[in-house]
Amino acid sequence: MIRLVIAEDQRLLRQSLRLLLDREPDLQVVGEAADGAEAFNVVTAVNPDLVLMDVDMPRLDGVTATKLIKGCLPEVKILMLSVHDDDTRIVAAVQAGACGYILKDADHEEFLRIIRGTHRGEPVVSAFLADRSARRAYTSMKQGSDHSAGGLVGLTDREREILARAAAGCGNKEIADQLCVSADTVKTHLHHIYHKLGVAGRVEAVLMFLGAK
Amino acid sequence: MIRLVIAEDQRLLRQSLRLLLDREPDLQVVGEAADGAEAFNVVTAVNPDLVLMDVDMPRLDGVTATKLIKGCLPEVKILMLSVHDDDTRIVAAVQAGACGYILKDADHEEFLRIIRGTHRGEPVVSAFLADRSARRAYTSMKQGSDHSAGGLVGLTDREREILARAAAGCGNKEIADQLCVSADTVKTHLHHIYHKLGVAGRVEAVLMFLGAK
DNA sequence: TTTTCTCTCGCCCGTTTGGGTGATGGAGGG
DNA sequence: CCCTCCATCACCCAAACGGGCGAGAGAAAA
Repeated sequence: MIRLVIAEDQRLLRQSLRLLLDREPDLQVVGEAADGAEAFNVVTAVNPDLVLMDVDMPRLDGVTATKLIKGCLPEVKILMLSVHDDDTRIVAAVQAGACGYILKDADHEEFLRIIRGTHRGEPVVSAFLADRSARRAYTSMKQGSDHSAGGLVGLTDREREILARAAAGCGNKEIADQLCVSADTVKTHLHHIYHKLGVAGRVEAVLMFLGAK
Repeated sequence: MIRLVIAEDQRLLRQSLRLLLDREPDLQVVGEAADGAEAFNVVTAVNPDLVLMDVDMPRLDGVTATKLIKGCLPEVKILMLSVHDDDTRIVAAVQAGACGYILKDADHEEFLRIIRGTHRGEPVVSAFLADRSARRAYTSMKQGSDHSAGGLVGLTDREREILARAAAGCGNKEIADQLCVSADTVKTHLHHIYHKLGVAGRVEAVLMFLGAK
């Protein structure tokens, strides 16, 4: 059973997708989100196997949401949804940790095939390789999955998890509740994070987290 | 006289560029920066006509730095420097407000030609149009320069200016000093910004600023 | 075993931020 | 002239944040 979260701002498409997916016996939609911030909250709450993430969403775009989620839950597979097959944000999303993408005008069978394939760990290619720059991003993705690397080397998993939540706009108390620890613990972790990153405060650390290539 | 700032982390290249540019009678290098954060500080301090911004820099990447700078000083022209002509970050940079780009292996004459052309307001194309997705990004750039639009509609210029500095990691006091106003004024502006954007606090506002498409 | 690392938690204190309210002066439009 | 918008500043108060300190439990490595 594949547990899914749908992050898509267009209500009609989102609900249609839910219908389509819930019809399949091996698929189960366990959450929906209408923007990137909500997607982050829902995904970190229900910890699904796979996320369908629209690239283009209000408040927080799909690429940034992907970064945040992968910072917390590296195991979650994320498939981007996009209208254009040459949407450069798809490449950015892959660099941020997305596993592949689905075109919004894709066929139903193609759609389900990609979801199941991604869940099995198969990389999604198709027209993805048509674009030269995309191919480069793809190959660099296959070897060295250093999504959480970059300027973030030296941080422990726990620290990355906390930084990702801070980058999502959460306050210390909020983070503490989500991780079921005390607010003081969160403060201590952030304290260490600032030292390791060599930054002055919260916003700078968030910048580094989001900008880490 | 074109007043330039060079933002490039490789010291050798940065200083070579300075030599090359200062040799020209109509060009004047008025500042250098070794990373994105420094670039932001230098540019907002000296207010140059044009910025040469490396895409790939530590601490804060060129694309984000471009966003921050354009948020404060929309008039500044920014030329991206990149190694690869299919660097997808160039497209992101253009969407963030960059005027064009120069390849690092470009010819000296080509280099100067692009700088002067950009300063005159000519859009830089060249191999830029080779890529299909890039062309799309380019055309969408020509019409509707909504760099500061997106989720930021409704903010005044002053508010955008302050938000950009907050997004750069500055504290309220720091912002106040930079803009020569009181810290209370900065607080009031941020207060309005939070209301207009419908966010809870600083980090969320910064997210919206950086993510605004 | 001892050391080290990580995560956890608590306390102190001062600074910063956020929220609310109110007020002034200037620019601009009706 | 009046009204609105904008930027500016002030004051209050509660909450959050940052820095520094110490310390225990557990796991892993030396």
